[in-house]
Amino acid sequence: MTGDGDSTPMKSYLRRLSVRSNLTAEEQEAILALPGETLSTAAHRDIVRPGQLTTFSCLVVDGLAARFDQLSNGHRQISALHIVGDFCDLHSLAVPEAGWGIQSLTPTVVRLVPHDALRKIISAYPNVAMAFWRDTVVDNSVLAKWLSALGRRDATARFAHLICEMGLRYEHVQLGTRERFAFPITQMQLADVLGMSSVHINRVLQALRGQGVLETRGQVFHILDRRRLEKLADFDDAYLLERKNRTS
Amino acid sequence: MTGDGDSTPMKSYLRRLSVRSNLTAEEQEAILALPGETLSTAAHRDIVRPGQLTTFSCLVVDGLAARFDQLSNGHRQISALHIVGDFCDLHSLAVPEAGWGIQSLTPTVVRLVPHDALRKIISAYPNVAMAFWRDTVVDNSVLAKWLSALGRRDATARFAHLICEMGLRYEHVQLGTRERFAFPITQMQLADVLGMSSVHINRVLQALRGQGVLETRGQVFHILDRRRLEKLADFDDAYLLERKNRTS
DNA sequence: CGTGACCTTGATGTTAGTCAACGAATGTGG
DNA sequence: CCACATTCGTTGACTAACATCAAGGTCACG
Repeated sequence: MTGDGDSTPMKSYLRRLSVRSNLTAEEQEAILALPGETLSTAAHRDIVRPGQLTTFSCLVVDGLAARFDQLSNGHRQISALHIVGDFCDLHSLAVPEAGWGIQSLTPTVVRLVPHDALRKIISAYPNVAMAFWRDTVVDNSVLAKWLSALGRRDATARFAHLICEMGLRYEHVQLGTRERFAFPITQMQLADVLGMSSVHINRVLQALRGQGVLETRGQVFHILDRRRLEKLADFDDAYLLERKNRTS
Repeated sequence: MTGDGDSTPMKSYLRRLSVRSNLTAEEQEAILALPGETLSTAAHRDIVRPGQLTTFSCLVVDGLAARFDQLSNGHRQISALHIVGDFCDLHSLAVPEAGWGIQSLTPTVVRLVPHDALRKIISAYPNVAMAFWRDTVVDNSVLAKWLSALGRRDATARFAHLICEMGLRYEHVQLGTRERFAFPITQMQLADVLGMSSVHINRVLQALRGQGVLETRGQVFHILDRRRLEKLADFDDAYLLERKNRTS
C-alpha cells in the first residue's frame, strides 16, 4: 500500500490542495469531514464507465487509476493518470454524464463523495470552491503538456517528461521524492499513456538505463541523473503550479 | 468578419453557453451586461503571453485564436483553438498567472472581461457558475479527444476528426453549418494543431479532396460526404455535450 | 510446477518528417 | 496600377522514427 488506506480518506486530497491553495483551519476541517463511501477494487476494473450518470465524484485514496479513451481500431489512449490524492472526476458535479471511463491500473481504493456534499461545501466556502477549481486547472495543464509531448516530442523526450512529472506529483502527496518514487505501471500501460508501442517503450527505457539516467527496481523509479533527464524532457515544472494562490 | 463585431460582444458567448445550459432571462441579462474592454488585433499577435499575470479573462468576439505551447526544439503545438464565443481563459480567474500563451491566428477581436465582474456574477448566480464550469469541462473533453487523436490515430483520421469537430463548433455559434463553414486557418497552423508537418497536412487534404469527401474554397470548408468523413475520423459527437444540463 | 502476465530482443515494413524547389496568391510601396 | 516581396500551397526524392510481427526469457502466483 502506498497511501493512507481507509483511516483518513480525505487527508491525501487536502495535501494535494495545499500545494497550491491556502486554506484556513475551518476550511481544512470541512474538507476532512466530507462524507463518502470507500471502495476497494482489483486492478483493471472500471471505476467509472463511459456515459455513466454519476451522483458522486471519486477520489483516489490508494493505488493508481487512469482516464482512458477506447478507439474503434482497438487501440486505447490514457488521457490522465490519477495518483493518490487526485479527485478524478470533480467535474462530474457540473456534467453528471461521464464523458470517459476511469479504470484502476493496480488494486485501488477510491472514495466516492456525493455531489450533494460537494455542492454544500463549495457554497459555504467560496475559497474552497476556488481551490477545487485551481486543481482542475492543473489537471488541464497536465493534459495540455501531454498533448504537446505527443504532438511535438520524440519517444525519449515524452518518456522522460512523464517521469519528471510523476516524480513531482508523488512528492506533492508525500509518497516519495522527485528522485525516487513507486510508480506501479506496466510498459503496456505506459505505451497507452505515451501513444507508442510497448516494444518501443521498452527500448527507450533501456536506453535511459544504459545512459545511467535512471534505474527501476520493481515499480520503484530511481532517477540517477535528474539534470540530464530534465534536459532530455525539456522539462519546466511551472505547469504543475507549485506556488500558492488565494483568490477570494 | 465572421462574428457580431463590437455591438453585442457577449451575445456569441451566450449562444455557446445555451447549447449546454438552461439560463433564465435574468441570468442571460446578467451575462449580456458583463463589462469589458474590446480589443482588435492583427493576425499572429500575442493576446496573452505565457506567464503573464492577468486581471481579466478574454472572450473571442471575432476571428480565431489559439493556445500554444512553444518547445525549445523550435516546434510548437497548438493545444486549443478558440473560435467566436469561446472564453479562452476563464480559468485565469482561479489561476491568474497564465500557464500558456494565446495568439491570434487571424485578425481577431477579443473582449477583456475583468475578473471582478466575473466573481460577482458567479456568486450572484450559482447556476451561471455551473454553466461556466460546464463549458470549461467541454474544453477539457476536446483536449482529451485531441490527445487520443495524436496518440492513437493516423494523419487522415486526425485531420478528419478536427474538421468534424470544427463544423459542429461553428454550427453551435451559428457561424455556418456542420457541412459548410469558414475556418480561416493555414496548413502550417493545421500542422501545429495536429502534430504533423505542413507537407503532410497538404497531402492528406489532397487525398480527401480526391476522394470527394470535402472541398475548400478559400477558407470555407465544404463537406461533401459527411458520413465518410465521420467514419474516417471515428467521430462521436458526445464529447461536445450538445445536451442541456441544469444542476443547481 | 505450471501458467499467464510481463519484459526483452531481432527482423522487417510503413508512416510521416525533412529538404528542396517552384507556383500561386496576397499584400505593399512607389 | 504595377513591380516586388512575402506568405502560402504544392510536389518530388529521400530518410528517420517508430509500428508490427514473432519468438523466447523471466517472474510472480496459485
